[in-house]
Amino acid sequence: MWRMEKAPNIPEPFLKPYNSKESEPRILELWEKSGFANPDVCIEKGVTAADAESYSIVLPPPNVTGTLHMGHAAMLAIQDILIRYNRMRGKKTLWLPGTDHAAIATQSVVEKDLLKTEKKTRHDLGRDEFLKRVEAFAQASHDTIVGQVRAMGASVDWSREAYTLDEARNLAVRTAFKSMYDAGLIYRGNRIVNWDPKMQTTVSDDEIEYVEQKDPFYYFKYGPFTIGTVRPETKFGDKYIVMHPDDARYKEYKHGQKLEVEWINGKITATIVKDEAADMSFGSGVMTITPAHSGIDFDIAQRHKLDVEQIINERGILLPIAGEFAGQHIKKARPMVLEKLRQKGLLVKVEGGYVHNVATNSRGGETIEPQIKLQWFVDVNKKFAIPHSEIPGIASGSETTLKELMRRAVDSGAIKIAPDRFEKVYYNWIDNLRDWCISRQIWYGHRIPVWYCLNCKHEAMDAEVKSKWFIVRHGETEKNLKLIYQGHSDSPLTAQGRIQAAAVAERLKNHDIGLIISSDLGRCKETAGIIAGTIDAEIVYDQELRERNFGDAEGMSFDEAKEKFGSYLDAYDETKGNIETSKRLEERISKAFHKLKATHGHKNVVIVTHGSAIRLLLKHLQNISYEEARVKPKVSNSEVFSLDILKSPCEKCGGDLFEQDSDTLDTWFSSGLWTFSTLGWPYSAQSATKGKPGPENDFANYHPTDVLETGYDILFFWVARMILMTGFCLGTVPFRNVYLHGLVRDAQGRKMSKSLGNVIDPLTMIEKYGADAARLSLIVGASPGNDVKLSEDRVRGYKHFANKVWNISRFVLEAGAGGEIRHPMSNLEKIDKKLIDEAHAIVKTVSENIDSFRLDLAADTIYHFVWHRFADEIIEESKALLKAGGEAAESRRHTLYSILHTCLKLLHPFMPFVTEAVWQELPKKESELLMVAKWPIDV
RNA sequence: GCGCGCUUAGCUCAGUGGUAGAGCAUUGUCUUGACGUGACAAGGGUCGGGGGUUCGAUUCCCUUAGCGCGCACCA
Repeated sequence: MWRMEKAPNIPEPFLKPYNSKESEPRILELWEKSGFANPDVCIEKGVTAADAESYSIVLPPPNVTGTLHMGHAAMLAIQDILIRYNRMRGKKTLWLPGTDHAAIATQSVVEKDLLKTEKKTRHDLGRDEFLKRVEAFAQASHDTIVGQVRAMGASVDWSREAYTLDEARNLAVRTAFKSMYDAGLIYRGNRIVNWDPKMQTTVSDDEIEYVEQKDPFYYFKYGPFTIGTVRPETKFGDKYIVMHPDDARYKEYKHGQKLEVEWINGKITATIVKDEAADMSFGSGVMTITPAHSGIDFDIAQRHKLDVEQIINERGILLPIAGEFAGQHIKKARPMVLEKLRQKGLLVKVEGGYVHNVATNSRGGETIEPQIKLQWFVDVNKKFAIPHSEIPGIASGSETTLKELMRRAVDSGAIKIAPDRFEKVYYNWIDNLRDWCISRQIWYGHRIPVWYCLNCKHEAMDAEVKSKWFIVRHGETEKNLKLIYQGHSDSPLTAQGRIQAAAVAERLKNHDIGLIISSDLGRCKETAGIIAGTIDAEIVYDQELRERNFGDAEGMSFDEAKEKFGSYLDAYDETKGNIETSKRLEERISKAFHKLKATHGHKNVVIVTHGSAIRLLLKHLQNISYEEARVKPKVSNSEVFSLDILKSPCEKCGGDLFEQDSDTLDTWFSSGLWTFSTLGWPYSAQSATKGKPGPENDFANYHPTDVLETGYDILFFWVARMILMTGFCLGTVPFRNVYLHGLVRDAQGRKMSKSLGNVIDPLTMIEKYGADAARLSLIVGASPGNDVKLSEDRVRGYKHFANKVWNISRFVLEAGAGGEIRHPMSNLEKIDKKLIDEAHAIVKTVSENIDSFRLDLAADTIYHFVWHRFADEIIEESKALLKAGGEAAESRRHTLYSILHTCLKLLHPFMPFVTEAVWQELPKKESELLMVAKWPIDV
């Protein structure tokens, strides 16, 4: 029972059991007000010496895809322990927080929600509007995450918070991209990539998850051979028969030999290819290949310079090569193809239950279809001269590769990975690493900083945009609807046309439009007026922007005009009657455009004009033939074409009109820069001065960081890529230590997932048992690199411990030590000296354990000492002594107080809230906040 | 197929070349200057199996089984 009578010397809060819910917000406020998470403040207030050794960690940025889970909580707990411990040891300590835009993951969450709630796709909204939705979602996630990080008691320096997609990080991305491009390590090429037909984007090798699937395995007659496959629907174009050169069964066939075989859509000529990729022991030992849709087959094709033909398009639809099956989705085509082969007598047999691995996108679960596509890659094997290197074994100015850089950073000992078995895993990954595809066809992310000259297609890297010009077709008119030529005649916008115009305005309103220039025909005027209503820019009219003058054809329906004027309407430079030729229109519109650009090129401009006008203008600007322009899709109502006017003109042709690559970068490209892009690279990296305070000097003070702490599951995704990027950009390592923690699982060892309903929410645990308990439950028993099985019981257990700490403190304070630790300890009883020595021995053990990342052992040691030694034995034995009074009691009082002091400090990194709450009640304290008290190592 | 782990008390896990530890759980006792979110005490394991090195192995080596993970392959 709680004794409610007030004992002497007892601060009021101790009259009640420890209440985490009440004290945590209060303590959090104290910390945040103090600003001590910011090392500059610590120096300013004299807590840390200006020349102290630094200690830094950058927080692995949580994805803004929702809320934090227990894995994040573990990460925060571990890092906060390291940070608080080092801060208390007097180091200049920085823990830099941030969040990750997580490109595909975030976009996919928003797309799913959009489809579910509004039945719309991202294309229905358009790039700008869709991005606005994603940003709103990301912002909301960010705010939730920040709240959770704070609730955990994580002493991060919010003043330095970063986002992987903010301006500073964008500059870092562009800078890194350009220098890698200049070094020849980033290239654009047609290679086989992992294509997600649902999300319509490439996916990197590491983002693929193989899912076991059982399917029937079919054997078909292919000429004199029998071939096996799970996917007959991909085999239309198979015209190479691959067999192992040593396969005795087929030695009569020679490499390059041709033979005619009956196949799905009739006879084809097949060629024998001898290649060691064929596995003699698998199936018949003979296979046909589909190079456009299989990595291995593609490699074979490359080796032997074979034809590569696309069979399936980007949406998983069969192409014309499939004959009667063209236009079918592959999933539907399989049974049909099978049936045809059966009817042709080519099906030999079917084996059921063939187990194979199907590649899926780990970010959305859709089956991956390999495709050959023009994409951007990072070449990991290409040699380049590294200007500056601090990595042992790689000399400045020497030739190296990214792979070598990654390997050396670890095998030289510059980076130590704990637990060390992961070093082997890391090398294994490097050995199998292929070029990294970095371009994604999604919208949320860093745009690829490459512009293509409209005129000559030359690439410009990381250019500066002077202004953006948007060329817009007017909204739908009544005559558009009726398919009537308007030309210089006119008709009002339809209701739909007005909606379209308003949608354009919405899309453009964040682009700081300085001027709207419109054709002076009514439909454009009306469109421009609607746009101006939202974006508030001046409108000028220019009659040179008018539509093609269709002369006598005006007012006629398309069919009627075609009958009367036939091919003249479509011709480039021929006319009949008073119809303006396309050539004339092109000359007129382009002349007008260049004139406008000369006057208004410095501001962002919207041009509202007409379908044919836009088409011919683009033909002119893109410097393409009329024939090429004609096959491009027609310009639809309210369609927007955006062009960038660059500050420096094209190196090749001098033009200044460019189009930026529409793709975005793999999210790991920007996360790879995280350890230094957050510390001021590149803008203040050069001028940063070691020893000077302030964020502008962070790069010199805190890079390389001390520890990168994260789950072992993202060793490849992220850790390896940071090593790559830092090695290349800086010639150094991003961190000296990698500490990998295990994954948090449920009590049965299963992964926590929504569908299993076994998710334990950190906030709920904090609410019920306190942040200290939640933290400890993730630390004790969690040995490095091993998964933690978490149950609510465990968390509850540590709540009891928090209360124990509270009560020990209450007892010691009640004993009335007066708040002073006796210095020197010389006049203490012998036994008391021994007790104090014992506590110091514990400090040593705990410090060593933390230094070697054995937080589990450290926590266990303190737990055991505090509860079973200090409380159960030392305090119990002291009771009689204190009662007896005299010198011995006096000496013991000081001893108890001293040990309590030590325990609070030792416990603080692990349980910051209770310990700080107790500290606040101490009658005299060495520092206002325990957070910045001195670690007792030299007490 | 290649590689990496794990197997110790009912559960979750530490640990060490000298015949084993913690937390939780279980059982019993206890209102003693804080704490029943407590204290004291008890029960419970021949450290997966086999072999080797050693005076001695749970700890080192080999082998075997089960479980888990990573990578590659999968026509």
